[in-house]
Amino acid sequence: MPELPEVETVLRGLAPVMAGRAIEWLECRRHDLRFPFPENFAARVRGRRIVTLGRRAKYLVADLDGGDTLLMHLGMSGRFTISGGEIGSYVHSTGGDPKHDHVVFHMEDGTSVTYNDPRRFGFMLLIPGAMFDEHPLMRGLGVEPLGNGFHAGYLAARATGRKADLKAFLLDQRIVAGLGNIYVSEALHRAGISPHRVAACLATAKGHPTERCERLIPAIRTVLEAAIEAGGSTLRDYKQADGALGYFQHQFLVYDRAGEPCLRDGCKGIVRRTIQAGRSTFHCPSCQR
DNA sequence: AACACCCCCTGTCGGC
DNA sequence: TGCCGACAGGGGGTGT
Repeated sequence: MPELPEVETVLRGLAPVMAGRAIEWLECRRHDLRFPFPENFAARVRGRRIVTLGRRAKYLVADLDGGDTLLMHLGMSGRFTISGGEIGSYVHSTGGDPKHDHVVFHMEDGTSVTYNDPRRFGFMLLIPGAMFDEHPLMRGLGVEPLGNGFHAGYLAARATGRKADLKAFLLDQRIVAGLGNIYVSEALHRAGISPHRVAACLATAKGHPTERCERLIPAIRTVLEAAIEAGGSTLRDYKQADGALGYFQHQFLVYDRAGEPCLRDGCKGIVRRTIQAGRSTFHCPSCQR
């Protein structure tokens, strides 16, 4: 379930049991996910305290005492479940087949946090202290879409001369870090811009923001904020209905709505599904220009 | 540099 | 009922 709002939701769920707490021991049940786990992963994490738990783009970032940083990515299907302890008794994530429970953090207070990931596109890495910003996965990341660095001037400057579709441009984590397939479609719909335009349409010949660009910024911000507010989106997980599941999927205006009416007030368009960069795009040809 | 593809992996769903 | 292809929230790697 992981674009920025989902990762942010996971972060907020995990912080109460992990931030400031020591990992008594780590149970690692296979040698790799998308990448091999760090060498001696369990031994290197055992007994370390998580000084801060944060998020960068779609990554969870756990700073451990002693300087190392544990970087975690959920891929497409990664999930955390809290169990045991006071909080675990009422906070749950989506669960999932136990055969895909790959990592368990046993916290000092008896709580355990289990990472489940059927497709194994997620990963965990340990980055030595002080190397974090220079790490190849972090170095090229673009600005946070909810941060101060994300504004029309920035986006226009990056879009200047770019011939890629707007959809692909916004999915590129080197430009904006955290958007994914759902929220790009939703944001472009809210801004009334076609995903098939070239990215350069965000900038004038002189590199200044166009009116479209000015509209896109708040559309991205508001859709992400609304999604975080709703606890993210939960797809294909309806079985385990419990308080921790997001419900933003009920507010989708275009995503996964091919053939259905556009939900913009007064628009009579029908949502279309197209393929861009090998992935589904949903948009309304009538009100997105 | 920028872009277009392909790939990783498992599960689910619709059509035949 | 069973089989098979298409598709699913991500992103790294390669070749042009």
